[in-house]
Amino acid sequence: MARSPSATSPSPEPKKPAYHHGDLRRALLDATVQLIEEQGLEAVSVREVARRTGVSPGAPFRHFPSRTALLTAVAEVAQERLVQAVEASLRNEDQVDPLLKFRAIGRGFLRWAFANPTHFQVISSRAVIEYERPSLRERNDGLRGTMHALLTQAAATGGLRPGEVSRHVLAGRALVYGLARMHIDGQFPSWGVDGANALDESIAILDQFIASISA
Amino acid sequence: MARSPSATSPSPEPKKPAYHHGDLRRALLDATVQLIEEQGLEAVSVREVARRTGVSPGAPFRHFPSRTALLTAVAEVAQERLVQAVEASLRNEDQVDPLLKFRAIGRGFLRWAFANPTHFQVISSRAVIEYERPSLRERNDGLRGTMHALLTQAAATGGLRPGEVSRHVLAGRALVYGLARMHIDGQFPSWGVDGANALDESIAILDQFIASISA
DNA sequence: ACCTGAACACCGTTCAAGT
DNA sequence: ACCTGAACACCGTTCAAGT
Repeated sequence: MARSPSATSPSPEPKKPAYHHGDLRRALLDATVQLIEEQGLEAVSVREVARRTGVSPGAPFRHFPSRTALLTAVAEVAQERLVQAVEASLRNEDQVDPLLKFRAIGRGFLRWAFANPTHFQVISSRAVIEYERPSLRERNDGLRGTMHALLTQAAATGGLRPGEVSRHVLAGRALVYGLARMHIDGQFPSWGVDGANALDESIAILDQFIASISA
Repeated sequence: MARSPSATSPSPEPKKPAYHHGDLRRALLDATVQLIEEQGLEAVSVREVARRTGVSPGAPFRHFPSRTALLTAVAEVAQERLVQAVEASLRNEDQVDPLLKFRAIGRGFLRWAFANPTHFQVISSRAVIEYERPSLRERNDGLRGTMHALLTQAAATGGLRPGEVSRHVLAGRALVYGLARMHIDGQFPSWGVDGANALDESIAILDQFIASISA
């Protein structure tokens, strides 16, 4: 299982530092993601990540002040991907009906969360993201603004049922968040939905919700 | 900090075992709940629980085979309380309209979850409840059946918007679950809702959802 | 029958010392 | 500037030995 990378380096010049070097930070991040994917969030230990990256137990602390900070960094990467997936889903919606665009956002969220359960778990596990990076904040606020604008537009053209627009927005968000969490918490089976159908069923539920708030 | 309980027992007969004795299991459960309430779920260690109960590090393992099993036991107690709170909320609803009864279930869920965030967190943290106790299963299924029956009744009397009843049920459940999780995950502030108003706002969102699915 | 206390193999984190 | 490796104070879990 153990390899000695120095066995095949005859040149005595600067050749020895082969891989633990330039971008240890990224290597640590990659190893963490892989470890989460293999064994789950709880299995992540700084020492194991260091081991997989081939560095000493203390090395990661040069790049992340704590285990939590390491996971926060992973969560930021994941959240960025989620937002991008949602934005892409919105762009790919060719309908102009604002409610259908709103639905495309929700569908994008659900698809990404179900396709990347471990990443979604990291994102939504509290106390892991403690300080909010402004860039992410901005992006998130942007998406929220888009959702609000879409429903406001729907309301203006008489396509939305009565009620506070911001509450409709939050209901939609809570609905998809709840569905995604129920999935990673393994709750669908006890609600009569086979795990394999969970995504399709969730999308159907979202669609029915959209239909419900349509005038 | 340390106490010696044997100092004040002159009788040589069965009097010495003063407190770590009869129901250590319950004492451990209580100490765990208290620890969670004080320091959060992550701070729970078997050793600390043992320390607080005044027993040796290995003692808890006579009653719970693992740390996870200990937390599972706590989760079961919490889930039982949640179900009871929801059932009480339903009983206290004096309206006969099935949709209002359905709403009372959701409100009961929200109120309990917001009033007992740490307990709710334990319940909804995956991999903590691994084996399902039949009694809880039954109760949960019972509640699900009640929700389904209420919406079926509403549909029969023409009070429900078109759509699959079971999907309306699941939407309602996912909505309140999502709202409760957003709360304990601290997400309301970034959605423009002050933490102090989170419960009232959540109830308002639920009410609006109920109104949306009303015919 | 139930608990103690030592033991084992881990962990997060720090910090001098090395290159 | 970045990493090593020893050290410290924890942890979950096991198990002989005590009562």
